[in-house]
Amino acid sequence: MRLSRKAECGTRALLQLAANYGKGVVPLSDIAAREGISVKYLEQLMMPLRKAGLVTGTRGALGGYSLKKPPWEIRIGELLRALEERLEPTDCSGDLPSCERSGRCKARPLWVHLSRAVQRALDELTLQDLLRQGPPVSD
Amino acid sequence: MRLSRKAECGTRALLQLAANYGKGVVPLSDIAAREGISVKYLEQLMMPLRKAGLVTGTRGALGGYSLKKPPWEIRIGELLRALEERLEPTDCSGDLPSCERSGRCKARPLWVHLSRAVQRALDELTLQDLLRQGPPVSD
DNA sequence: GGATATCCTATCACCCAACTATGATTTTTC
DNA sequence: GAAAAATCATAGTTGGGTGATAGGATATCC
Repeated sequence: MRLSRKAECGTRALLQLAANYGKGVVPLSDIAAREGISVKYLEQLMMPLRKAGLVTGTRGALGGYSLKKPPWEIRIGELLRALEERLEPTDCSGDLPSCERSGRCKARPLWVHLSRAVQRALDELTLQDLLRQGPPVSD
Repeated sequence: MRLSRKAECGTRALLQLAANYGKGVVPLSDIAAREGISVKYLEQLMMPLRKAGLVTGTRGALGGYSLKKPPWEIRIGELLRALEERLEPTDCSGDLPSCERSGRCKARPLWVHLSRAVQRALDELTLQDLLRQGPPVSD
């Protein structure tokens, strides 16, 4: 039940962009220095985020990345679904049955239940929420 | 954010034992046949479950496994924590800081929040709940 | 004693996540 | 216009963990 390092680093990178929202672009070299992640690796994380419409990159000198939407409109679930291709706990977490056993499988409802709990936990938070430290709805 | 196959198969195996609770032991060969999992693999799943005090194995002919506690007293979180050594989404999900960045890390509260959501989702269900099909608190 | 089952340890094989490397393209500065 | 700075794209490598098998030791029933 581990989150990939891709998801972890991608989130941290986006938080850096969020902290700079409205103040221009941030080059990956800055984020790399602050977070201790290689530029090359960051580039790979930005690709799916760009395709998901969460960030825009401006090329050339003085270029960099910036959020495409304000931090309070970007849900954590949104960015993690872009970074983590398989966010569900198992293959049997979806609404429609996936394996031939699903009819009589007593465990399937559990995977669905767990998956929903995760989605809910991630979608109730935005980047903005994390910026002002401490999860707002922390039990 | 995938659950290991170990956790998945282990849960299905325990559900078989739960279905037979109070009616004697179940040999792994039975579970193997019903769930399509090899006996040798099941053996490995039973080891941590036994150490966690969830099942007992009786050796010899007519032997097999049985639950050590009634199904309504075994929480899913309990068994998954036994099967999955690292159930937390990241290394930074615990209450005490793990990495040197944790002080200023804006992402850390997120991992804690997510971890708690998962634990809660798993601990609010018992094997018994799964036996009578359909998660009880499925929003 | 033979059959059946759990218990225990070792080992293999493979997949994939985590990077690194290389290069192309675009834009700004001087 | 050249050099530098940055994103964009893809290919390749490698280590570790997971899934699974193998073989045997131990215990129990008939």
